[in-house]
Amino acid sequence: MSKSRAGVGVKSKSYERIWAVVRRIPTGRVATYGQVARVAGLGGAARLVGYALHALPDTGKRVPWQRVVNAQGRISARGFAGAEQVQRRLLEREGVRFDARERIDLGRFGWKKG
DNA sequence: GAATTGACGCGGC
DNA sequence: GGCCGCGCCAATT
Repeated sequence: MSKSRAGVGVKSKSYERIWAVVRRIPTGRVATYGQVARVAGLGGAARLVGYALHALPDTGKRVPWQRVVNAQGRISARGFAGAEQVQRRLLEREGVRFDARERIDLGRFGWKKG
């Protein structure tokens, strides 16, 4: 495969891949958009992850989008104020700790392969 | 079909 | 530590 970018040749399957990866995130752990994009095979299309989650359909797949945060370990806004607070609360309920700046220690709660 | 937008990441200053 | 510019793919206008 000469193509370094796995995203080349892929179709609308990208969304399903993203959701599949997000669902793989274990409880009490969080993953960054870039990490999800990479594992999903989108390379560095971190924006796609955010866009896919934003367009998260009501398929009832129960995708734990709350475990997906940006590289700063922060919760991204989605135009709906309050939702961020809900997301933070969900993560705290899973054991994820936030600091005074609403940031998560990716070094501890960051999703790793092992 | 081109331009714009969209829940971002990283390198550089 | 923060701000700026570029890159990434897909959907919408």
